[in-house]
Amino acid sequence: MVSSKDVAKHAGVSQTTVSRVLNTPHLVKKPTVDKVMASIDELNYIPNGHARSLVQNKTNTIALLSGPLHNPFFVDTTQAIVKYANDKGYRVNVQFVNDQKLNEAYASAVENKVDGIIMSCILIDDPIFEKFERMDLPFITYNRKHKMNKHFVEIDNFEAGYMSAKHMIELGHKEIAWIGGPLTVSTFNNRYDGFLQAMKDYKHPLSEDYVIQTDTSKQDITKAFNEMLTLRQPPTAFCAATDSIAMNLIDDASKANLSVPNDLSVIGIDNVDITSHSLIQLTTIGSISEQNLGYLAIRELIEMIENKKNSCVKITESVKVFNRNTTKAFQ
Amino acid sequence: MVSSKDVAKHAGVSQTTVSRVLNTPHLVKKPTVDKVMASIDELNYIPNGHARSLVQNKTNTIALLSGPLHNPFFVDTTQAIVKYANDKGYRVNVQFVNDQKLNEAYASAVENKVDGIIMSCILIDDPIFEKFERMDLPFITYNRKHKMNKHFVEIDNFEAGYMSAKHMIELGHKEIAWIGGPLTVSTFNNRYDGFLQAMKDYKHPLSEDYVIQTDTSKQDITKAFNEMLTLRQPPTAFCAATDSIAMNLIDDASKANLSVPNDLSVIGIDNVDITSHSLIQLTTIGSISEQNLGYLAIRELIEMIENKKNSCVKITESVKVFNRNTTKAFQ
DNA sequence: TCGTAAAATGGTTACGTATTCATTTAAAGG
DNA sequence: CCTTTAAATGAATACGTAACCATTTTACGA
Repeated sequence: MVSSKDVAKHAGVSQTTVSRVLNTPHLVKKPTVDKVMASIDELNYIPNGHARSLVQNKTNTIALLSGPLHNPFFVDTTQAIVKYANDKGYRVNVQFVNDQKLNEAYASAVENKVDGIIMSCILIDDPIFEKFERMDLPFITYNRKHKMNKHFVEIDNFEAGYMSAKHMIELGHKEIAWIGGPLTVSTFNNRYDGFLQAMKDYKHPLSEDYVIQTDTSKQDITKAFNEMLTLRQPPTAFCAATDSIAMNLIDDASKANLSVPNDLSVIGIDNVDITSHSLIQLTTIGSISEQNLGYLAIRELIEMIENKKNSCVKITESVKVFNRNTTKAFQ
Repeated sequence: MVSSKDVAKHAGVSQTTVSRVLNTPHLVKKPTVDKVMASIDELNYIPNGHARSLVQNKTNTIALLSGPLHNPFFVDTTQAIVKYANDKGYRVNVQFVNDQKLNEAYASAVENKVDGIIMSCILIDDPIFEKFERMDLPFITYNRKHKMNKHFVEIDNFEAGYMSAKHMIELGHKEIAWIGGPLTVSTFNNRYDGFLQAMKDYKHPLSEDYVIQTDTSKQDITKAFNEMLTLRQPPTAFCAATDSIAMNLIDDASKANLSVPNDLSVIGIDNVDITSHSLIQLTTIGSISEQNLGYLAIRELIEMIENKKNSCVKITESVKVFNRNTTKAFQ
């Protein structure tokens, strides 16, 4: 391994000068710079980032703790986050974390001395939030948020759930189902609350049988869907807590020989990129902003890192309905 | 920042002992281990990975140079790669690289002293390949390969292109188009060669107008598609070099009020996960293996890293047709 | 009880860089 | 030509860990 000392010897200067050539060349005479650069080229020298990090306590690395990519929401956000961070000169350590492994991922991030952490996976009540606050480590959550109500970028989840139910009610559906995820997660919790509020405001009856909180796995959603089909009066409209769930439901419907939207209507939330594909055309609720939550969050995080502002980010984007082809008036 | 020295002082032992407690606890007496662990907990000590990497010359980090996630192929592979690597205890530095920025990404990976590099983006003729070989750094390419014909995991691209054309010919199509990517890339090159060979073997005439090599961007594909539509005799069948291109073509067709497969047939290559969704049902050519190329590649890479085998990985997976709903007999 | 081997622990150093401080060299001003 | 100041360079050190070698403590058999 060729080090800056080797370069120094080769160029007949001190290691200090080599370091200066790379970091503050204006403090070095032109001929010296040339000499050193020539040696660097000749020896194929590449500085050791770990040694630098050790002394500078700065790594130019960000940890991304994302959900899995089979959820298209995380496809959009991961792409946006990695691209933006790379453009700004940061490396990104990506991990696809489930809630159980968050602690491990956290330790790994700290051990690696990352400059900041951007993550989706946090529970409303997560005790790890305090750990983050105690560390003097910039971090932000996107999509989900913690009960402390700080350091987050989200959409207006309550309003999204509300609009979702309202949409189905206004289409004349009577049997409206909710397929959500664990209520320990802010997104699911608030979206469901919005859904309930709309049902209440519109005096729409809601049977317990029509509400299922899944663990968001494909199998669990399929199970939930098939259970609903066995009801005496199966739902004609499905409000899915996320586009990912909605797309799974549509797949399940197809396998049960049911046509969407003719036999049943499905609406999602998130407006992920793929839903606008001509083959999908999922009706959904999403942010009015062009930028996805990952982009907004990484922008804020890097701002925090570089300007040391301990600004308390709290961003909630407004939402609207994207009316496409998976919902239809009843009858 | 609390260091192992602080822990040592707090526990009344030497720094060496602290290090031993964490790495080789069987060499330390039980009471001492307990004492040190207590101090570690109390002080919230987390070891500094950079300092460790510096002395051990091992980072437990892998660099992934992937294509962008709006290509669903990279969604599948990125998910598989990151998951497998994490399970094996490696962090993954993800970068979405275009061919121009490969050199930068390479430097960043070396600077960061990663244990290995897994990448998709390499040109047949890429001079960077030699750099990699000169470095004593395990690396592997998936999907694409270099002309040196080493360190790769791919599908049988020639056969895939061949089957693609054969499929359309056997369905009775006369005007068969090829929409591919730059021939400087092994995948596109070999798939196109296979396509040509099938046309030749079946004595099927092929007009130059029916062949376009795009830069695989959405706009460029749309442009190519619309140009084909203006031909005196537009194609009735489109062989797309990738599923990503195929899905874009279908979107374009829809926007041109053309129905797939009624007005035109489209076949892809790769068999990415999403193509089997009931809403998509893309006919495509893909590996006979359950595991995707990313998985196969990361498995090999980690094997190389851990067993120091400089084994020359050369894996070419056989392919088959996945006959779904986007192709149909002519007339 | 002693001697010897094994177990347990500690002192010191290397890893490769940036930084601080000291020194030399060049430039400028009278 | 000498003095003062700025520019350019070098020597020494810190960062936090693992590894190497040395030393102390313990266990065990005679």
